[in-house]
Amino acid sequence: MNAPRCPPSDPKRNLLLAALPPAEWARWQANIELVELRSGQVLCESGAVPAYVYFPTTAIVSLMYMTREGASAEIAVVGKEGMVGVALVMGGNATPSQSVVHSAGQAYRLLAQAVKSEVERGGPVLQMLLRYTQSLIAQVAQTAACNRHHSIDQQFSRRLLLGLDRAPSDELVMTQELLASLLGVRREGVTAAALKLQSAGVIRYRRGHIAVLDRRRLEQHTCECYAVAKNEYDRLLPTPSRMAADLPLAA
Amino acid sequence: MNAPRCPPSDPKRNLLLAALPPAEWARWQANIELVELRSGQVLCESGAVPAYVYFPTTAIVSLMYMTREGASAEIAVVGKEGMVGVALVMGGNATPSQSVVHSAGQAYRLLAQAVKSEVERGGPVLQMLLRYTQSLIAQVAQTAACNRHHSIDQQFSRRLLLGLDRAPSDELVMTQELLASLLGVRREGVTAAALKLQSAGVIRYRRGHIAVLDRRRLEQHTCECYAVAKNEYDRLLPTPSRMAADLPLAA
DNA sequence: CGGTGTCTGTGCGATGCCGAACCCAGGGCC
DNA sequence: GGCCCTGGGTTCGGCATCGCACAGACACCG
Repeated sequence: MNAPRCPPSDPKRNLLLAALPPAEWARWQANIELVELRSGQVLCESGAVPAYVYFPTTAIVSLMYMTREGASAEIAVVGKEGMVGVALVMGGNATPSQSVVHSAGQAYRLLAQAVKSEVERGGPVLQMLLRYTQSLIAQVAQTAACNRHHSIDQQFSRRLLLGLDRAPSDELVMTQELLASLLGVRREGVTAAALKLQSAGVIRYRRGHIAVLDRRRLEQHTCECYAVAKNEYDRLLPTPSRMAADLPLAA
Repeated sequence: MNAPRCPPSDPKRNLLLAALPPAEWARWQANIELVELRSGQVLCESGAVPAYVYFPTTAIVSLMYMTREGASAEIAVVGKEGMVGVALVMGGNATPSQSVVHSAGQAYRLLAQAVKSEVERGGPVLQMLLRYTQSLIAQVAQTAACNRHHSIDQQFSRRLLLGLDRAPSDELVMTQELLASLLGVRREGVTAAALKLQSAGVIRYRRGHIAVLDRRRLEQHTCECYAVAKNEYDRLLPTPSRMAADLPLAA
């Protein structure tokens, strides 16, 4: 849509970093580091203690659960609105979920130790990270309810919207195969859902590229789960959300 | 099994309260209050700001999500191992989930304001509450994966174990109708699952009372979701768990 | 320019769960 | 003792999703 007014590598393209108070930001700036994330890269294995916390800007990361039988399920999506590694904030360090990059791009990262000392310090930074974590809980809980009650069609639409909110453009780079593993369903189910949306003129896709043509109609096709989780994020983190809307973050 | 060595109304029957350091406990003691919770009682509506945080001892509470169409899904269970109202700890106050008592009993409660000042104070209490919250996230995430991939039979077994861990005896007081609304499935599905377990001699039930005869075999019938979530709790909160195992908490 | 692998479309049968309806029996209440 | 209500068992058709197998099609690469 509109070209970003900040350079592609501006840390403030991550909404949490952008919302840091100036004093705190000055402290972080020295420790923060830009990294390029490849598609498929695993940021943290299930049960492992991550070395870094990641603040994506253009990359998109999935928090995944795997079952014993090898089936997978995405429990949350993290992009420019969030961070990967809340377990370090919460004090548990590890978590049973696995964090995987599914959309290549950039992220800023901070050493785990730096985050922990920031948490011990308390104050506005801790408050923000906790509020983000609460919004993440809401997203996970909504996923649980959605998995139980809604159709593949609805969940497919929901997942497109989640991706769209975190993607730099209207085009998502993901195959139906990938979407199936995220939703935890068969690829054929995704194909069927995609066909319906395409023939309705809502999306258009070919070989791993999905263009969203009519976002509003996409929102009509999905269940309320998308809106509930998004509203909760907006309620908890009003500042970054306002920034996302328009003003690209005066430095 | 073994009669509790502490009186029924001892606050230390809640494992989080029991794990409080003495200094912190002294501070809480003045503000904490014992309440009787009725079955069906709603502790906090979806989106509302709760007046209290609850630490159940014998009561058991469900965190529920409702869909627009009226379907329900339990996203987590809270009993003597936890607390109701983590949103106050996280700073968001409200949450989209609704907390409902499904097993009458006692709980201790603390005014929201008291909890918030405790959170601001930081230190070991905050750390413990955050760790509990992390274990809650794990439970919710596991529920999402379980909802996606596992059969009603497995989920039914899992839910019995979750109840059993929080119940004072080997008998759960819940109808199949209630279980169905918690699992978000039809009652007939629960009936079928219960029949199988009963004919296998694992449980015995009649009119709203379910006796677990063979816990070990019940664990074999369920998916790994139960163990993963429980291990995560034990890892994050080793002290109360050790207490739950044996020593009934010297005051 | 042809080969190869990835991505997408399709067609089965099998199955697990849903939706609705109905019946039976236990147990509390009058 | 008889009533009613709640909890539990059963049935049947229907739909969504699964599991598998295969065919076309585009894209990249040599």
